[in-house]
Amino acid sequence: MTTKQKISARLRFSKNLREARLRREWSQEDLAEESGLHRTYVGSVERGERNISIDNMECLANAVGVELIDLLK
Amino acid sequence: MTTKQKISARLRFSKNLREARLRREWSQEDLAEESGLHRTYVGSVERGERNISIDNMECLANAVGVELIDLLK
DNA sequence: GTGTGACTTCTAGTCCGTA
DNA sequence: ATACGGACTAGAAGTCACA
Repeated sequence: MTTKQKISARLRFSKNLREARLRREWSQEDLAEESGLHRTYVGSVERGERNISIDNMECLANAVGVELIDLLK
Repeated sequence: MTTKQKISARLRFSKNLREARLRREWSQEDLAEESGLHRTYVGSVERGERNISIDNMECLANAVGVELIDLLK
């Protein structure tokens, strides 16, 4: 089976999330509190290390006040 | 824990995925083979039952020939 | 304030079957 | 062709101590 697993979406998401957070001048800790997720988890997501699920993507998008779609561009 | 978990993105994705698949006149089995995921899993994703990860979202979007963003509208 | 490794818990994801 | 169930394995979720 040719599982040509791509992770470009993951990297785009992580990059855009960090940018959106910095635009708000929030620390990772701020975003963690706002989203209800853990500080170190948010950090690892921003570094593109985590294969995040759609529910948590939506959760972070809501927290940072950006449409989920825009975090994937 | 006030995890006001939203799952609207998940439901949009599942609906759009099914529509995109049917537009191609593919069975779930076809999509499963094309994406490298399991047949029963694709079915449960289309039913909105699964909290799918971003890598597999991208994988399915590629398989069905649609931009990931468009599956979230 | 952020990065990292290690860790446990929980669910994503597979595979078998039946309807 | 699809839904659904049970049992299983891989891997995401979530936390922590320390740098």
